[in-house]
Amino acid sequence: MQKHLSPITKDTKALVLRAALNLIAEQGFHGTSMSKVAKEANISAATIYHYFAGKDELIVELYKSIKIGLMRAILADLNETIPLREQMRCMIRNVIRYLIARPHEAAFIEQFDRSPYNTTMIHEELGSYLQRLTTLIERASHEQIIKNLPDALMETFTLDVASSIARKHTTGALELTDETVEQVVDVCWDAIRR
Amino acid sequence: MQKHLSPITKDTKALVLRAALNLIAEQGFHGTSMSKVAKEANISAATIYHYFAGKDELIVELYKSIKIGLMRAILADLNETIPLREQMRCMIRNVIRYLIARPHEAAFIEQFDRSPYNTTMIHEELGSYLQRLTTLIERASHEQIIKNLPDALMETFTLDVASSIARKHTTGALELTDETVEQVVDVCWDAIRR
Amino acid sequence: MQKHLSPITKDTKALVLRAALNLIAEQGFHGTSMSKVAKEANISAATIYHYFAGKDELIVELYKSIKIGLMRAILADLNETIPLREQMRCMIRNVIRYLIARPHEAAFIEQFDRSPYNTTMIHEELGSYLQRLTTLIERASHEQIIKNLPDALMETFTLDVASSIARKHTTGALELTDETVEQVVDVCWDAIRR
Amino acid sequence: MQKHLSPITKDTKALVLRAALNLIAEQGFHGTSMSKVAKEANISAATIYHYFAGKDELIVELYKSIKIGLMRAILADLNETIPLREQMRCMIRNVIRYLIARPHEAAFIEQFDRSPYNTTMIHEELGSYLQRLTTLIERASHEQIIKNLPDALMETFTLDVASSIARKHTTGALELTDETVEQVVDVCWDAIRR
DNA sequence: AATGAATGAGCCTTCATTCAT
DNA sequence: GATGAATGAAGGCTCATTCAT
Repeated sequence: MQKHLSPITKDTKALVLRAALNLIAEQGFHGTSMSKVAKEANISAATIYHYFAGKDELIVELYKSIKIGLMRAILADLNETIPLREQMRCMIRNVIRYLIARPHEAAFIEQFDRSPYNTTMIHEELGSYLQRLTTLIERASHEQIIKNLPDALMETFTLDVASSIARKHTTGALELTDETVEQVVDVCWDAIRR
Repeated sequence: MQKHLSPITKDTKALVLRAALNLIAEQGFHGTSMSKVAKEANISAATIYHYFAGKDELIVELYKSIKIGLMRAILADLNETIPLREQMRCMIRNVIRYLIARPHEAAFIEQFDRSPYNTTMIHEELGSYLQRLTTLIERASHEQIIKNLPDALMETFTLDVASSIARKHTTGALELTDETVEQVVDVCWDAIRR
Repeated sequence: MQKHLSPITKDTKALVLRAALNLIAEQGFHGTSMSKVAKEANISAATIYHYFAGKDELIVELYKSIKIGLMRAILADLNETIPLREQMRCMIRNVIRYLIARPHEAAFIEQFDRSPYNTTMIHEELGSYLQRLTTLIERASHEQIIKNLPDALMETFTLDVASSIARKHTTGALELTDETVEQVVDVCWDAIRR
Repeated sequence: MQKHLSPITKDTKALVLRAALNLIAEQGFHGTSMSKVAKEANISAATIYHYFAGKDELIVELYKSIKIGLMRAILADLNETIPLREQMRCMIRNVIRYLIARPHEAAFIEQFDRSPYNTTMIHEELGSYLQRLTTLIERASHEQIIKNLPDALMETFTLDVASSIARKHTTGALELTDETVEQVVDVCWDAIRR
């Protein structure tokens, strides 16, 4: 039951997740305490524990929600009628655009993946979201449109490269316009295409 | 300088750096306290402060030393008599091999680069080590051997990709033999070559 | 009063008292929080505050109810027609049996009596229940059946000894059958009899 | 190495133990926080953790030291040349006197024994101190000087009764002079003697 | 009568750091 | 050069309690 009468629906849990995201993206896990998150969300620190069992759970849940959002965005406009080659390029474009538009999400993912929070277990839970992606890649690989590479390498040349680019864009080391994004897509594509 | 008197050189400072590296690589900044570093190095926590002004300085100095080692390794066997194209491929090969052989260094670099410790300032100090690398790339670009891409992008498709691959190798997500490393070099090369 | 309408009388207040008793007996005051009590009673923590002004009141009320139950049990089958000596022994037997049969009550009383919750005030309120007991003892003392000892000492050799025995029985340090209980009664009786 | 030059040797660890003892005796486990202990000992709370791994360890160590002190006191002046009967009475007298003289120790032991801190394990560690006591009792039992009772019951009529009496004395419910103490010894002795 | 949400205060513990020795 | 002792500050978390619904 949402609180009615209020135009601004105050979903405390979402508020906490957002606050944590912003802080971690900018100050890292190390620099983000529960009390800072609470302050950023304008609530008491104790309130966070109504929604999350602890800091770890908060962070893992945040990661999952972000990763799911990313997966959805990648697959969102994947028109299955267009050629496989175009679908692949579209996918790469989507990842880059999505992460560039959401620097905090991008920064958070990068930190999480390289931290001790990252466990195989967590990724297994997200497995179902990867299914369509994997299928797409396998088809492309089978139809000899792309090189026959291990999944992990495919991830490197799509997700990780996009992530790296988004980071460099955010820090100002790399300027990106619509055209240069397309150029980056070309580079990625050259890497994996046959 | 006691190095010449003791057969077992007990360089406390190096001991501390190594301990910090191992711990941060495995437990992250968040999970690595000064006292843990001290315990890992078998010394008192107070002793660390004889060599480093504080935690931040320790970490930054560690980063610099690792990054310098990496740069040196990349350029170490760059024979200037071989064709430029081969020099480029050799460089890529070197990065991947170096990071795969040193998972802790790789993990540390990845974490540091994505953390608030990372400042433009620090990288400027390392600038001189990048010089030769940049020159090489500029020559290749000028001679139309590789695409004309911003430096940042070149970094993505060399250092960052190698880093990503090393990480996947360490976590077990990607098996790598001498042959598959060469395959990866090909993929990287396809990305940037003209 | 809904007791007559519902076959299963759901007396929330009693539920809370029972939950608190079990938890405190097993985990101590220190380990028993209001939220744990609520969870054990399958209600919301806030609900407890409908029945008790606070934690202290809950605990004190619990103590009183248990102590009253104990007193009643002691005096329940005290047949005034039998010899005073037998009445005294019966009393001792009752205490031991009662506490052995209710390890949680026994444990709670022991903890409460030795905690800062224990105030002279509380015992004064229970005074009326002690009346008959005291009278019995005074008569026995006057008739030279038992030694002339201060009330406090009498308590030690009846209530406290029984309590100690019940605890040792519960922890497994002391096996007790109907016969050995009688043996214990003998020991207690030897202590106070003239 | 003790700090020399200072007439008042400041043994921080002992200071902490004493502070914890006083507070727990008066305010219970529940009411005794580490910061209170620190304040009572006039040190920082963090300092406690140099000497104890945590609150539990502090409490258990405190218990052991107190219990050992008690055992030693009981056996201290047990002259083996006097009759066994007198040795037994002496022992009882010692316990009562020791606990009466140290109300905090007495209160602490009572609370600990009835709390979840109390584990069989802890008592096993103290087992060696009980040896001589048990031997004494067994001899008395074998020589038919006392009743043949389980060890647990013997404990009840010596340690626990003394404890109960000390508590009642401390709360003012029972006045005790040298003579009445002897009277109490008589009562205890009547309980166990044959 | 019952509760989900919320919180200020406090708890146990760890941290990075200092300093006398 | 090295360290044991000490600490203020902060960390994550739980507590007893309130209140609108």
